[in-house]
Parts: sequence; C-alpha cells; structure tokens
Amino acid sequence: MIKLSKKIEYGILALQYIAIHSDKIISAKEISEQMGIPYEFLSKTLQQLMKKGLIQSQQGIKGGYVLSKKPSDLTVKDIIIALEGKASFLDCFVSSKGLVCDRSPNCTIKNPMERLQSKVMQVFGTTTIEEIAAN
Amino acid sequence: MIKLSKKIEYGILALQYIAIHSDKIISAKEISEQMGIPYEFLSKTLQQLMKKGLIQSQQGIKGGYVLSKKPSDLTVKDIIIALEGKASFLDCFVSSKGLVCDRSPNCTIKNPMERLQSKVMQVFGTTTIEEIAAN
DNA sequence: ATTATATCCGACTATTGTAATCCGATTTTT
DNA sequence: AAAAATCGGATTACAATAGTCGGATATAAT
Ligand code: FES
Ligand code: FES
Repeated sequence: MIKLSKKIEYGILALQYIAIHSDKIISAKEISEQMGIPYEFLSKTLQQLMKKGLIQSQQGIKGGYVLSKKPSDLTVKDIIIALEGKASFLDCFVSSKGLVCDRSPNCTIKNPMERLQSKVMQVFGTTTIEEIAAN
Repeated sequence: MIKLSKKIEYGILALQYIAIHSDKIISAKEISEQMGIPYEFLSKTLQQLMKKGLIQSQQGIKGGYVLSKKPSDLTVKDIIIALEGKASFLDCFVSSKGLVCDRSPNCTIKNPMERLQSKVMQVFGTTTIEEIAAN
C-alpha cells in the first residue's frame, strides 16, 4: 500500500529521539518506553542500524546508542537502505545477475520505472533526520 | 521493501499496453498473453480500474477495454489510488476518526512524514502513462 | 437460437513478508 | 558478584499479497 514498514517507522522514531537527546547516550529501553515501541523489535532494529554504521553502540550497564553522523547528514534514504537493503520498486530491479521475470529483456516499463524510482529516492535522500526532528 | 505491488505493476503494464494500442479495443486476454500476466488476476485489476473510471469496458465477444482519459492525463498516482485506495506512508495517516497508535496526538513524526509523503505523491502525480509508454 | 468469447464478481487458497517474541550469551559499570 | 545494557539466532504469529476457482452475465457472429 505504498507504506513504510514498522521497522523503518521505528528506525526513524529512534534516530530522531537519539538526535534530539544527543547530549547523552540513549538506551533501547528508554526509546522503547518513551516512543511506545516493542523493546525486542526495536533492539533488533538498532543493532541493524549499528551494523550499517548509522549509530554507534556502547555495551554494559551504562550503555546505549549515539549517532555516527550529524543529523543533517543522515537521510531517510540512508535508513531505508540500512534496514531493507537497496530499495527497488520492481522485483526485476534487484537482480544483478540474469532475468527475474519473463518480460525482461524486452520490458516496456523497466526504464520509465527506474527513472520514477530514482526520483522518489531523491526525495528520500534529501529528507534529513535534522529536518524531521525540527518538525 | 518500498516496492510497488504486483497489482500496481500489472495495472501500469496494462494501461500502457492499452494506451499504445489505442486504435482498437483491447481484451484482458490479449494483455495477459502479451505481457505475461496471470489472466484471472489481471481481470480483477482491470475491473477495479474500470470501477474507478480509469478505463471503460465493453462486454461480449468483441469486448475489451479502452482508456477513459488521454494517456497524458493519466498518472501513476491515479493508478495507485484506484488500486489501493488513498496511499499512506504510516498507518496513522489513514484514520480520519480517532487515534490509531498511542503516539498520537503527541506524535513527533506525523507532520514531517506527511510532508515527505506529499512530496513523493507529487512525483507519482507528475508521471503519466504517456511518459511511460514513450519509454 | 445457439455458440463462442468476452467481461463481471464473490469466495477461496496459497504464499510471502512483516511484526513480534523467546531465550540465552556477552559486555561493562557499580 | 550483581545489575543493566547490548548482541544475535531461532521461532512464532499475523497480515497482506498474489493467485485461483466457479459461475453469472453480456454481446456479436454464425
Ligand atoms: S517487469 Fe520485469 S523486467 Fe520489467
Ligand atoms: S506514528 Fe502514529 S501518530 Fe505518529
């Protein structure tokens, strides 16, 4: 339904929260409670964002997360790609090797759809966490 | 994964096909065979597009479909809305009555996400079938 | 009239992807 | 040593997508 997954929604909420409280290190528990996000699911999401380098983690009793980049350098596109891999409107776009669907290689929508997708990704790529945090 | 549903993919393929062969009336079977789309599923999709007024149908042995509007007036946004109802990035956006999630009404991402969505919809709204058919 | 070919439409099933949970291990401060 | 946090694999629950089935109706050609 052209909607963002909960994972991405939670990711944006969490990064926004961390960005706003950038003076201290933020635990998954705090975000979970403050934002009303299932703890376990959020933890997984934060770990994934960490693995992709968007945030840095500190383990142990005083642990938590901080941003790796400035909020103004962190875009929604970064988050989407970190959490769901390369975004692609059509399945066919994913395959780097061989054909996925029988329409290819004589596909009549591949080019126009790729152009459309790149326009949309440009929108995501120019929307930053800073902008979102500012409301 | 920020991807378009098969329904929308098929809808675009079908409308593009009808637009290109606008000199004659096109049956679901022809589109199904030429584009490699499951017939039953495509039929449903075309009926839905018909109900929403994007195409007109002709029943009977020489029946089929023609576009209601010029390809230059038919956008991807039209197709998405016809096939999936009002698009919305977050579940919260759908509800016109009451609260869907416990974050509302003090939600910190509602406004920025709505702005983001409207930008994306603008991209969809300015991409026409004519443009897609031209490749 | 009959037949062939088309749209129409509800109900159903199968498959996939999302969302969430469970459980245990590791790390680090107190 | 204990408490509080991250880490991470495996599993389950649920929902949405994708596709199918069976039959009804409409229309044109024979
Ligand atoms: S739809 Fe598969 S290659 Fe275009
Ligand atoms: S996330 Fe539900 S109102 Fe914002």
